[in-house]
Amino acid sequence: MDRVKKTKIKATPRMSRVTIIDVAEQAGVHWSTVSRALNPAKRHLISPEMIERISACVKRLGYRQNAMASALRTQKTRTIGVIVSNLGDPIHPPIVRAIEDRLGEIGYVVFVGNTDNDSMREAALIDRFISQGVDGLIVATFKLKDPLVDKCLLAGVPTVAVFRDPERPEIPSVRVDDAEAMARAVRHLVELGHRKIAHVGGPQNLSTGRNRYRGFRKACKTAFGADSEVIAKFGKAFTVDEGHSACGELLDQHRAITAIVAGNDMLAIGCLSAINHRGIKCPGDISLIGMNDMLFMDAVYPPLTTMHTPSRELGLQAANLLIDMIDGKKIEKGRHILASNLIIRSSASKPN
Amino acid sequence: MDRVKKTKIKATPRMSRVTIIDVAEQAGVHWSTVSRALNPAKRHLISPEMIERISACVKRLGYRQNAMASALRTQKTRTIGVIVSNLGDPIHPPIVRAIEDRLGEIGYVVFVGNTDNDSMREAALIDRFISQGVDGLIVATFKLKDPLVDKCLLAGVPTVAVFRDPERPEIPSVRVDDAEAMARAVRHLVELGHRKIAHVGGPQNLSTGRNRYRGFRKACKTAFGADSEVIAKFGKAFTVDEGHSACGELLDQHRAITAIVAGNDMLAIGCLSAINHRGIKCPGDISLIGMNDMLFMDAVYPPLTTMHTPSRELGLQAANLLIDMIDGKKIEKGRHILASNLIIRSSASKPN
DNA sequence: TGATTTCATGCACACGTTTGTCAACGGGAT
DNA sequence: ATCCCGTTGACAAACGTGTGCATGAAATCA
Repeated sequence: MDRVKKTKIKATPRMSRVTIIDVAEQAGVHWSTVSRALNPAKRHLISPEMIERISACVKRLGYRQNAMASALRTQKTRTIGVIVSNLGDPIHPPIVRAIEDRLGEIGYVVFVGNTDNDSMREAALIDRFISQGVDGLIVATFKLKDPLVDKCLLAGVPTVAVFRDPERPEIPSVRVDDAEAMARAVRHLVELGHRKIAHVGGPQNLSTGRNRYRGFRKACKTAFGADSEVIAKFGKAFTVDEGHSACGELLDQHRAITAIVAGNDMLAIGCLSAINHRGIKCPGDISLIGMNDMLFMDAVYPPLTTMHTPSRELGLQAANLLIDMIDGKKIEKGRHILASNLIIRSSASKPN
Repeated sequence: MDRVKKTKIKATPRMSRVTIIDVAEQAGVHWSTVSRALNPAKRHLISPEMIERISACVKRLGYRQNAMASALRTQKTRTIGVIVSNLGDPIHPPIVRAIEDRLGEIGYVVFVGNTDNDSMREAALIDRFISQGVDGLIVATFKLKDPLVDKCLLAGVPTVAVFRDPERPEIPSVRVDDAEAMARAVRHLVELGHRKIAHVGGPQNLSTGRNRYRGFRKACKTAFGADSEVIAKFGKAFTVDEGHSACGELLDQHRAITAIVAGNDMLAIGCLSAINHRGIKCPGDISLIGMNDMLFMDAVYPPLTTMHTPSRELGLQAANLLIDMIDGKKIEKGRHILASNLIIRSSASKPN
């Protein structure tokens, strides 16, 4: 009734939804009591029968806490932001899914945004998320030494990098051992008998692109000697198209190669298309290994031998890390590196 | 300084970020002036040079509007919620992506949540989104006549159904013409010469599952006569596994069939696996048509003939519809139905 | 029974905005 | 000089919660 009196006239047509004051009125108590009864952390201050009564009113009126008001008061939104380059890239959905699962089970709700690897867009997105008051950020788009990390740091928002690692010690990251993954792929090919192995890689300003290339390079040097030639082409992005054209150039310029290690499965699919396009055979004429083991890589032709990335686990660990940061627990600020293992299918075989 | 005085002691260590009051102080004006200067709709009330001065202070201090406070005041969060069954299902990411693109360009930010088709989880998610004060909801998980629609209606949250249609006149939906898509697939097979065609469908309590089956059924009746037998098996979900087992049963029980129309590509991939598993050939022994044309369906073996679903367009139209609803424009409350067209690849050929 | 502790609840302020209302000011017309 | 009007800027009241502190009642103890 307090509220009703205060409105200028009764003209205000009760547009607002039911508030804590309404249920207090129903229950015949002060709303602060309702607030406490509804807050698990303060519930112990209230008598059980009162809690019961209030709960009944809550249910009857269909009361829902106003998260904005609560957030304004507590400075916590129970909201986190997830930033990916492109949800349409099959590597991301499982990560986002895992994050949402983990965070959802403790009452968080997640924003997602795409950047298309555009720094402007990424900066704007971070700003918007911070403005929304997210309690934390999980970012899969940081470039190496990305200055955007500062924006998060400056705002004091707990941030963890996932998948791509900006390699900035101020924030933790969760990723796969990219270099070792590529090295493993190379070793597999070497074991099969290949001696001319090329790399179709991704952008070198990304940890994924760079580390994978480095792993490839190192494994080649180890296998073929320090002054052996390292054959590689880089796409401007991890896309099928870029894989197709990079592989095309490779095939034209180096006729002797018998195997390709692609920087990821998208590039690998592009390689496959370039290979087919030229009428040569995989794995007959040329072997191919991808990375990530995206969905359906077992159904393509030929079924793709690839390095499996535990994407769900990436998301899970990133989420757990973030939760700990938000809760103020001391956490390992370093690199959290997961293993990627070889999935042998049919796209890589002995050279003929 | 007002604020400083009011804090109990100066003990409060400036934990809060920079507020509108700080910039007002810097600019030497009242904060209401700052608010207006920053609000495009009210900016005309302020002199250009003042706007300039204020903007400078904003930039200098790195002020970011507190969305919670703003939302609390205006009852608008510029936030919308998107609900899907499973982001891991390749049909969803493009839809979500399109929604985020469209809404993002006008300053909205989107929540996403997964339900795994669990009504409890879905209800909880809707509650949580509403509690967060979303300005609108785009839901891809409604079942036929889903009572959860009422929850949204009751809360007065603009809601549009996408992909799956609850077929409730109170809310608009945008989807593909599922029945016609299946019919088109059947006609294609009939034209190729098939006479024994079966359906591997999805759950019949979903518009997608039911309409596709109906379209299949009707087309068969049209082609083979009203009292021809309609052969169909239904999976409990649109998954590869369900497709595999349903197709297995089909193959065991009906040896004469020469073609299968799957309810979607996931089921189709499952069918493919069941077919391969039995050592029969696709399309040699049995033709297969999927639906949706998910990513990589051109790279599987055999390249899948399928009905293309314009998923991006689905998301775009849903977003546009929602924007109009939020803006209070009168909109078409009915069904918005997009066409799905046949993509001919290699999994369907003449029967031998 | 009176003093003291414990417990449940009420009070009021603060969180950071937006916005209706109004005062102040300056210029132009009479 | 007076009056009026238009332009700017200031004020204060919400929006719905959380929470430290005060209060009152009941319970405990001497």
